[in-house]
Amino acid sequence: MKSARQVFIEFLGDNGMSLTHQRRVIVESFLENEGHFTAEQLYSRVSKQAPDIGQATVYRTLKLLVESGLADAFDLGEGVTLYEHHYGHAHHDHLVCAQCGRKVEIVDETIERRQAALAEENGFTLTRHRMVLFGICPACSGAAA
Amino acid sequence: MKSARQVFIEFLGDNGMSLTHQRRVIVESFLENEGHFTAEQLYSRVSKQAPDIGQATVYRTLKLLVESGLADAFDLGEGVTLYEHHYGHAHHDHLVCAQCGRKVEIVDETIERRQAALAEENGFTLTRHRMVLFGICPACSGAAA
DNA sequence: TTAATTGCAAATCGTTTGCTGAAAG
DNA sequence: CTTTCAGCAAACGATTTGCAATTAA
Repeated sequence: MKSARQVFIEFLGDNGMSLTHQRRVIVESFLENEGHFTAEQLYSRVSKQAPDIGQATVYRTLKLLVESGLADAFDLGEGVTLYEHHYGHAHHDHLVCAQCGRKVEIVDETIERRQAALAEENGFTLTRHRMVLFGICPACSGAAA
Repeated sequence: MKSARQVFIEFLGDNGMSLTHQRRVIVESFLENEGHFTAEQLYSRVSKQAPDIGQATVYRTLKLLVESGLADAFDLGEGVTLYEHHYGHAHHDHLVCAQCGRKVEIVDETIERRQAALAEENGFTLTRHRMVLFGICPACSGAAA
């Protein structure tokens, strides 16, 4: 399997784009941090290593990361978009603590199958889905609210 | 069962709010139109009947409609929030055509059960969930794209 | 070279808010 | 009367964009 860096570089090449210093820094920062984060968070991490990289560049590169398949964006609703590693990661949905924001990745074959069936029953060709479960995590429900 | 209007009026009363002319117009416009719509769409419908109602008032009233239980808001992602009738309507999720935007309401007991189970397996107390399936509807896939 | 890219600041877009005059109870 | 509203326009926050200067190839 190709390395993530390799994938990104090929993606750039295939699209006549260049590997700039900024993109290198941003991609490295992205690859170093697993987990879920916002564009702002990535920007602030990048800023520490390279203060002159502007946030527009971070946004632009984040888009390239998604297009190249390295990253995945998911909309939590209420204007919050989170990014996570995608390359080499299996599909999953999220369970989010409504109180502390903790995120757990979940997958359920039964649900996936029923989703496909529901779409089909309505004559739709399913292209993608978004499912987020909100609840209170053990830590938050244990602590006296 | 109380009428939707009754519910709204009681909601206002219980919260020391008044039933203004504007609120009356907006609620009526809301009740007349089933289906999914954005805040902007409601505003434009209201504007036709009462041009001097401002959009801030529509936004504010829409929020009251949700709080009172008459309306339900759901986030389609990409910054799109849709509203629909909620009072007297059962829970459902949505199947959306990625091409023409057509929306079909869906429910699946199996999925609902699995969602609860998944939350429980992780020690979470499920409070709500959001599920949207995107696909191509029969009309759109039939027509030569 | 020469097209691609950056940083900056200004522009979006949907939604919210502060303020002041105006209705509701 | 006294409180809650409405309208307006300015404020927002996340993201995008135009542009002139800068780099990659």
